[in-house]
Amino acid sequence: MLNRCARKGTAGSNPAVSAFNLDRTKRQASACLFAFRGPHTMDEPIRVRFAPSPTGYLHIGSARTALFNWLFARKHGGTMVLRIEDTDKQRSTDESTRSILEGLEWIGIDWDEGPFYQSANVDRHRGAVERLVADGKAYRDFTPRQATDDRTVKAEIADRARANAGEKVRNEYRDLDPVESARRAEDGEAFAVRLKVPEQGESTFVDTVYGEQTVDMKTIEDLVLLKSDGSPLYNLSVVVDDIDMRITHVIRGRDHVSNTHKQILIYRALGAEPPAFAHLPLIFAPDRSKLSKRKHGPVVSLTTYRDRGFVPEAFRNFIALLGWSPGTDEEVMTLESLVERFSLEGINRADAIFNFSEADDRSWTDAKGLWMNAEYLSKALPEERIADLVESQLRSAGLWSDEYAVDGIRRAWFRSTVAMLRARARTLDDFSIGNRAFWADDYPIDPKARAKNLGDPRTIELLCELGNQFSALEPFTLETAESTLRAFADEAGVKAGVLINGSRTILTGSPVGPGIFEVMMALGRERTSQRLIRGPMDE
RNA sequence: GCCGCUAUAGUGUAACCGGUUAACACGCUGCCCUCUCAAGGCAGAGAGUACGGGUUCGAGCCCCGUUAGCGGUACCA
Repeated sequence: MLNRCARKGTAGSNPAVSAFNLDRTKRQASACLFAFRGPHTMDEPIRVRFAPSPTGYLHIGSARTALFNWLFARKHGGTMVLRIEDTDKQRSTDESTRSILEGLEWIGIDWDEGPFYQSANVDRHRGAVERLVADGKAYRDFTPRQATDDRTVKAEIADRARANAGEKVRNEYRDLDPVESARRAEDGEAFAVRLKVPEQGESTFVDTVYGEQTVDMKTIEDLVLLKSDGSPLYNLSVVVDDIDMRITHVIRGRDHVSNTHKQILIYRALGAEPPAFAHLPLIFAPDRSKLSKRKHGPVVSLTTYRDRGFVPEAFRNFIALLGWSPGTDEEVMTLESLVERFSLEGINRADAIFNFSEADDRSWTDAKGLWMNAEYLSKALPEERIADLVESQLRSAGLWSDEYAVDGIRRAWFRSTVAMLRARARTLDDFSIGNRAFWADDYPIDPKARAKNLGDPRTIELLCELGNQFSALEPFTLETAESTLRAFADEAGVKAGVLINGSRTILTGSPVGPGIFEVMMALGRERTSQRLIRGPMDE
């Protein structure tokens, strides 16, 4: 299937091509004779693009495609272009565009040119079609348009193909006399424009990820370039824009591989050299179906992660590992390291599964993603960054105090409390929800913790008394608090653990958390003793 | 139906030119810490590389076939 004879020869000295091909030495396909090698000349810089269609929020798969394009551009000093493919006016919305832009910004992907809106280029697209017709490379098809029902297209395609027994049907207008064709158009007869696909031979290109791709021309029908209402179709628009924007490398989902053959035909018909192509494996849901907004809901949307306390660095790191690996055991990597290590060679060909379970709230999204987030929160990020993230988290939860921002004792307290809490944090929500008791006096008490640790009324009485002792304790330190509690437990004839767990429940409302004396120090003597004296709040 | 792609523990990925008992991480289980834990430490289970042939002294890596999944097959993008 693959052989290695070809690679050194094809890479040549072209920097753009080299960057692309050398990445993939081990998988470089053979058949260099017939494969195009990209349009690059010696000095042509790398230009990539991310081209989402604004029909919804930014999807995990799209975010990954954007990321890979971005990493590739950054690694090779190339240019990243953002193009919004809004030609489908029915489905495109400004809101989606905004949401996509926001998503990219959140995850830290920027672009050097754009955003360009594809709808602004329809004249160019039509112009290209006119040229193709004039050159005899495309023709007018006067067949009346058949209504297509979006729901059943898949089934219809299969049925039609079956009916044709896999044979390509020759369009009756393909060889219509050009004069006759022009006359009928003049007369106002509606027509679509189709590309004249060669009837013989094969279409071949070398995909940087998947290797040589060959298909018989017979399997490609004369594709429509322009609808009968005059609007250009996707494959045409993409090619015209990519030519205009001088895109050198197209990195996108592998659901486009068969489009690639068609697009290359268009490039050639237009007299342009196609760029290099690298297709990415898809991302599936646990049931092995394509991850989709409609079917799987918010779990596929980037904004969900932002809203549920993910750190963008962590999420970016996590999706970078979906279908790509640096080839080493490294997993937690800085952006710089990601850029440095990224290569198309490291892209896997098998589709990746994004694991999550709607049933279990603790694994509402992929466990590894959650783990990655916890890694960033607890260790990978510098203290400064964590402080900023927690600040905005607390602000939106209405728990922020401006005293934390100015130099002084409150700020120091804020920083040390965050440092204590980050070890156990999985999401930013843990700071505002799970650890509310550190920022506010009204916090809920976990019913299970209450039942387990405060079930005995005597415990509550003892804790109240302990609170009194704490209020007079001087100094109030880790050591004195611990010895006081332990001595008090001895006197009362209960195990220290009973008072410790009871304290934690009253002080934080939670059954888990940092060591109790650290918690007490963070809360300070006042709040510690008052909360113990007051006892558990009623809900 | 036709065309194409893919196949390594539950998941994400390793395994240089074929060469020890197929590695790492997540998750899972257990133990320890005993002041809890969703934290930390330690240990463990879990694949013989989809299946069947072939080549070879030797195959997860090469060849052939089968199966399954997926993508495409549209006047959608």
